[in-house]
Amino acid sequence: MISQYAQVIINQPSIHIDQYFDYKIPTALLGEIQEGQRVIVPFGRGDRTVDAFVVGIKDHCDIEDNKIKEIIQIIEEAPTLTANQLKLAKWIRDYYICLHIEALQVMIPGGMNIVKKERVFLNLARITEKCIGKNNTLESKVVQYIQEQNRPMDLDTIYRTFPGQENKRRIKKMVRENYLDVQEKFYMGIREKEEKYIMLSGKYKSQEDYLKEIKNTAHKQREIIMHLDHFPYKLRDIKNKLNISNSSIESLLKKELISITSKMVFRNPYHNRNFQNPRKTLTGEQKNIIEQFEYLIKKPSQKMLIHGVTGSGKTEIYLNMIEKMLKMGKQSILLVPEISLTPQMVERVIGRFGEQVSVLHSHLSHGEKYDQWKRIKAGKTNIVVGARSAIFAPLKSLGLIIIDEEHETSYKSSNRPRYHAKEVAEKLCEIVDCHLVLGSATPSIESYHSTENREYHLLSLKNRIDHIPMPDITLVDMRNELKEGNYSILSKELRRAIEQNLQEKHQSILFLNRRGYSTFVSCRKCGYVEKCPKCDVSLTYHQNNHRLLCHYCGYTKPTPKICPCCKSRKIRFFGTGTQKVETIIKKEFPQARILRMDVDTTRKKGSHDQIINAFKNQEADILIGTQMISKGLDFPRVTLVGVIIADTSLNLPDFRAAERTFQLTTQVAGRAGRSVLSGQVIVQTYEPSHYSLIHAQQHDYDNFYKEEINLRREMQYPPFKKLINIVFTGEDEESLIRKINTFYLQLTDYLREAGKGHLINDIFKPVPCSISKIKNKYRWHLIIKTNDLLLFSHILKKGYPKGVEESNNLNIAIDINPMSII
DNA sequence: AGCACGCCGACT
DNA sequence: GTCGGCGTGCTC
Repeated sequence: MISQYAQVIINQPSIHIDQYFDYKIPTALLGEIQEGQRVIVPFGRGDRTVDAFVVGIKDHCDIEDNKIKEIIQIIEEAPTLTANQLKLAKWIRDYYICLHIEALQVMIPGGMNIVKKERVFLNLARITEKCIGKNNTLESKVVQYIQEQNRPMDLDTIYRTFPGQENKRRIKKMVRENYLDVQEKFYMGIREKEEKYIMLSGKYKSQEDYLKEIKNTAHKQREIIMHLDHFPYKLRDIKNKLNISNSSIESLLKKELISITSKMVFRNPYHNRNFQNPRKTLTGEQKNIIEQFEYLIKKPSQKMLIHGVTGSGKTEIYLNMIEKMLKMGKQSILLVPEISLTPQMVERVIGRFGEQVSVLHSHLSHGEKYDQWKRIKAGKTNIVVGARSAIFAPLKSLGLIIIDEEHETSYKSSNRPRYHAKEVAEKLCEIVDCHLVLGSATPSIESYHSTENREYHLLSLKNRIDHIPMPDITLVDMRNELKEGNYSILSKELRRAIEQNLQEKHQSILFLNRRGYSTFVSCRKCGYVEKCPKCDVSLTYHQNNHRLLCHYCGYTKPTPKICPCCKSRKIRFFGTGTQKVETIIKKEFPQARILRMDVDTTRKKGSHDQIINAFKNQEADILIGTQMISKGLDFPRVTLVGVIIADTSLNLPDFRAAERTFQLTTQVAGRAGRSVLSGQVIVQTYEPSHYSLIHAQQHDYDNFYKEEINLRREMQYPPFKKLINIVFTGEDEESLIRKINTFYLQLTDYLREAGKGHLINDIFKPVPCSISKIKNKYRWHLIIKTNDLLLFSHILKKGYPKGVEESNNLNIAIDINPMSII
């Protein structure tokens, strides 16, 4: 009999144990252990039990026989992860430089982690023998406490009852010396939800016969029986209705008069919602794209980019593609930027495919997520709609991944692993041989570039549905307004347009990428600016509570009436946020009904939908909002979109600033004139000649792209070179600077020694981040701009440079292909 | 990370 | 001689 060994990854996120550990598969489990399963193994000197992922199985292992241990137990029969997912996890680990366990953990929904419960029992024989429990020591108190509770206690509860390091150590010692026995139990953090049902046991035929067995004084029991029947009712309903306790139920059970059964329930976030989305006739352009799609997917693993102007019917194309896949017996994943911002997409997919659709996103509870995941895993779903992490949905025969609004930054994770769903999707397509479709009205420069080098097929939709014309976009030079003595945030033109729209009873959207009232507060006399004491940003004035607020850490303080610096009364508010826009619009158009949508008005659950629905039902004339109103929303009666200041995103110190501005302007303009009513867009700016605005005005992606790609080539920014952003954060700025400089020097030294000296110029010297402090933590970064991403990630992965490690007061974030370098 | 081991000083 | 505090190093 040959032995088999399992390669496992211990579920403990630490760099020191980020490696494979080999365990012998015990004879009892031979043939049972599979890749992707979670198991329990003894680990470390004390053989403490931990859970681990089996990532490989082999017949031989190089570890000495006396060192090797055996797997204790399997947690779940069915492997949690598939072989393909394990492959993908390895790629994520290497590409994004994270721990192997982090790459595995990101593939399963939160709440599915394994929890270890340690139940404590008193070993009374040993306790009396050694006379513990008599004196007033901690040991005796613990014994007394457990005795008083009169039930097995969780070790954790005992630690919490007797807090402190010292106590913990002594309790551990009691366990080690067998005064306390510990029974370990592993279980999943989330369980299937069960609903209990109650019915008559079937012992008798008529209710009277049942009642004969119950004393006349047991009113509650009699009442219960009278409400029951020979088919099941929900126990919870009966309990609530009759206001009964468990004891009456228990006595009835004892007499075998009732029976209780339980049924697994599926926590469906979309239950009793009925969406309808009948199939639409395709336009010529749409048909053409579907035909190209059908042709292309005959070949292995094709990648396509649909560049379709806003309102050109990309969703209908996605639905058709998914349908084609279903006919071929293949499943699809449809990624959307953020479910809560694109409820219409989910409705349309469910409306078309109904029960076959699963929805996965971060607003689901752990239980809901787990149920959706299980349904997908069981093969009950053929379509998964979801945000970024839905790319890891465990579909068995994946044929197509669609990424809608592929340029959106929310596809990039800001936690480890800092993956981008598009890059993961590309890798996944390679692994499972499926197809990838990206869609956007404003494709990212990188994606569009890959259509030029034929990596992606470009599919274009140049016209809106029903040939609704693109809205007219006017750029208003706010410098002229100033010259003409108009100091208002509204230009004459925008004011006139709003007024006219109000008269015609059409709706308007006003967009501004800043929340709050004023963006900074300053003294006109001495120039003092109110800044956050914990962050390197100015405080925003909020009108509702008349306080200053930090948008990064939430710090807040009352607005000063006199300057804290020079004691003058010349404190003034500068800059404009959505609150100020709201106030001004209210003043200038008192008859208008106004809604405001930003982080401050959508904090409550459901308020998001509420605002959108109110506006859709024409309960308001004007919607004022930030980014969150710019995407995916379809309001047919909106004919005017006003951008209060387009320059906000333009002046960010980031190489993607122009791209962002073009995207944002185009997307927000796309909210106008989506029906027979034609639309008008007014963009206010201090820089009307900027190419991103000019091309947005002319709905001219191609020329924007040409101009932008030339700049990128000139500056050697992505896609021409890849970026790595390494951010050091910590409370002690001095040691932070010292460490990042050491890091830099070691990197350059390493390159020199490895004969790669010419790559030293790829590394920029460490500098403070644009926002140099957040929440009292200083931030410095080091940027690598290179053609040799693999070499650098290899160096960084090997833990090089050594000596600079994360600690309590130093955090190192390595971001491969960052979305922003601010 | 979490734990045992081992060295050292303090104290019964 | 024993206890426990903390630095070191290993975990299949």
